[in-house]
Amino acid sequence: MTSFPPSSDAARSTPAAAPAHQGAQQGEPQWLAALNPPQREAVLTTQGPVLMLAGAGTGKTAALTARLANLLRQRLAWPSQILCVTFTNKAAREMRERVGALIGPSVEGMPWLGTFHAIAAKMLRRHAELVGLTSSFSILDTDDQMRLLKQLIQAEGIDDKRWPAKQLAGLIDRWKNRGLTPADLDAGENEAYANGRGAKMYGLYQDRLRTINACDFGDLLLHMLTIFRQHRDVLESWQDRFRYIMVDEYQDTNAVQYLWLRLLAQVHKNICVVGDDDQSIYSWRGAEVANILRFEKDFPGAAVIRLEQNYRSTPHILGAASGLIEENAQRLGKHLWTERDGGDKVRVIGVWDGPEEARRVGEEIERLEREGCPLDRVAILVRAQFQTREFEDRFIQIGLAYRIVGGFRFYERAEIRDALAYLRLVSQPSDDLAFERIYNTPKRGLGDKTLEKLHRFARAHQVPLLRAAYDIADTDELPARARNTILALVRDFLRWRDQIATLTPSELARTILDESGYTGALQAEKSAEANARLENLSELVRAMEEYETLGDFLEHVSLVMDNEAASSEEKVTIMTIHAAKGLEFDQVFLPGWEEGVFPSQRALDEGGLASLEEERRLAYVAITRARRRCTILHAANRRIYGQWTSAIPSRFVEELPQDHVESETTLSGGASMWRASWSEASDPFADVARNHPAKAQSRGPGWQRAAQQAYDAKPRRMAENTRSAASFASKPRADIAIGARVFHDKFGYGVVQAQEGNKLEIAFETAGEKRVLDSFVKPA
DNA sequence: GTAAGACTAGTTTTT
DNA sequence: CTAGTCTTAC
Repeated sequence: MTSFPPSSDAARSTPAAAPAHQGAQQGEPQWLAALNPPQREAVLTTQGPVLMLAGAGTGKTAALTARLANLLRQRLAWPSQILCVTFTNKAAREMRERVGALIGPSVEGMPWLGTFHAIAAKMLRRHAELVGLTSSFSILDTDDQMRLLKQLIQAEGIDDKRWPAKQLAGLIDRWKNRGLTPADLDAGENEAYANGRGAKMYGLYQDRLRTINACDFGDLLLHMLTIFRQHRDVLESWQDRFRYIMVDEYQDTNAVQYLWLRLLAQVHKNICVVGDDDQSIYSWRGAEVANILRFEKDFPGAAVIRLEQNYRSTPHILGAASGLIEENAQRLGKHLWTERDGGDKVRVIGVWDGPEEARRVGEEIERLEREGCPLDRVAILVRAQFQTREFEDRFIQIGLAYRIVGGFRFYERAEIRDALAYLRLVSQPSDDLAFERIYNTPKRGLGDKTLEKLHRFARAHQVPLLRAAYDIADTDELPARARNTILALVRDFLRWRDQIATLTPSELARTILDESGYTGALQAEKSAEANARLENLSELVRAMEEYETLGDFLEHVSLVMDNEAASSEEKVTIMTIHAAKGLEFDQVFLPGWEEGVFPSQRALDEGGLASLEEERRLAYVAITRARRRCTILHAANRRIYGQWTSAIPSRFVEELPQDHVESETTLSGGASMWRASWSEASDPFADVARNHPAKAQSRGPGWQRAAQQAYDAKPRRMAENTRSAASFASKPRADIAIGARVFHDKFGYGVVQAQEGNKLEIAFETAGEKRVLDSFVKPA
């Protein structure tokens, strides 16, 4: 455990990873010998329940992987008899790779290593008919789900302004996470939507899903749970199969996942869960820390193993993080320690405002770069997505390479969804949502009127829309033109459906995209955006080449395919703390540690103490991502929703143990000034805008203005320095206009899309759309 | 059937 | 402030 290659802690190789298969004959394999005592115990305690409490950076993945490898090596079970669940595809993939490195290709035969959802889907395909589906059911994404709910809400005559689909979707999701079917809802839950129509809407939604032979994500687990409960024989066969069960990130399991696991583990009781209550940051999406807290009660006699030796961070980073998390009451308690010594204290920097914060971080990173630190070892971790903007703006100005993680995933793009809708409909003609999505995409001149008639016809005859489209052509319901268009479309589908057997999935996709006119329409557009879409589509077709059947592919795309933009270029990573869980970086910057931002106001308002503790765990996760140095920043002024607001440093800043922290402020008066001037509740100017350009002309009584000016005397110079370059010279350059081709040192050639003052929006040929200052480009 | 204008909400996110 | 959705007018 001495080498620290970049990026992810799961990617950090065990010392044993390289010379793996030295064989059982010569005694212990090296990968086992290299573990520390508790890790080793976790690996060798194969029988009975095991709770592994693994603090941040303690080699949890190494232990889990070794455990899996050991089970196989000892022949305690066949690969197909081990259930190994993770939350994300990434974690599953890494586990598979690492076990593969340890024991060779027999992992290939581990069919039950995967995410909860992927595994549940695989099971559900075998038993679909028990919940009224067929094994080719579609898996809906949130977009489909929302459209379906909107239709139902409208049909029920509910005011969707007052009771938005989004809210109902949220409720249904929460119910499913808790393992509740429509019949299980009590009066209180029922009241939660549209004055007591919650259960009814939930029921209607489930009915509708069944008729279009579809599932949402929550159903995958809930349906399996229902099946387990209602069909003993099915449950028993699965219980019997899984001799060993392993669960990663157990603190993130929700109620259904918990119940599902508990049922499955009932027979062999060889369940090993790994988690860290201090890193539970997903309660808002149904995770229940209680699951890990009560594991010993659920599985009496469980071995509890604590991994506390940290291999990632310096003592100061660890000390700061530990001190902070100790403020939480609800925890099992762990004491992280490290053999490393030295290293810098955690820095806390106070700045005037958001732009200065970004500027400061930019400077620090440029310095690191000069010192030879690769940019991909540097990360900026934020509480909320909106904070990324400030950094993006600044980094564009100074030409610092960055990447923002999060946002749209590959399969969330419109063109990919359209393509998938075609494929779904081919494979599953009753998928009405897919039909609605594509029946007029590309434009065929079919509108709402036609769709409405189709719907009416379909309902009257109890058939799916595609079938209705076919049948309606025999009637005079539609005008000749629409009738012909729609008949042609249905014929296309019939033809494509015949080709499923003869073409490979990717050939079929190409054919469909071609013959439907989809690619044609995009080619006709000739815009940069259309080109990007075409490119995405070819990528999709390329990705499909790996799959044998269309069904395989569709399963993967909805459950497994994620969009890790594997850019080899060295870039600073900007992402949310949530997204950073499980990763590590040499240098970590944590901006925005202000009351209201972090901890977030909303968490404070809505969830009380429990939420505050979760925010604190989030802070703990953030700090423990750092290997070498961690820099926390807070600004005195921040613009939120266009309003300048003054802010006081986060309570978390004060909770950091002093011995592990060094403070610095760019405001005059030193660190003490912060407390003196901002944290007093009685500060008469607490809500007065302080000397910011945006509010230079303060109103209010004269005495207040005078006092404010006195107060402002020193910070003013700061504030002027920190104004972004953009606000000085904002005259547009005469030699550049919209449509002009320009050259940028970092991004290369591009075409100007928009010009606003001295800011340009440019579609670069390779780098995509960016906002840049005109002083950084020259006409090409 | 599309385009511009009004309106509104506005943490964290995986599957 | 701003992006995304919904409405309304051609």
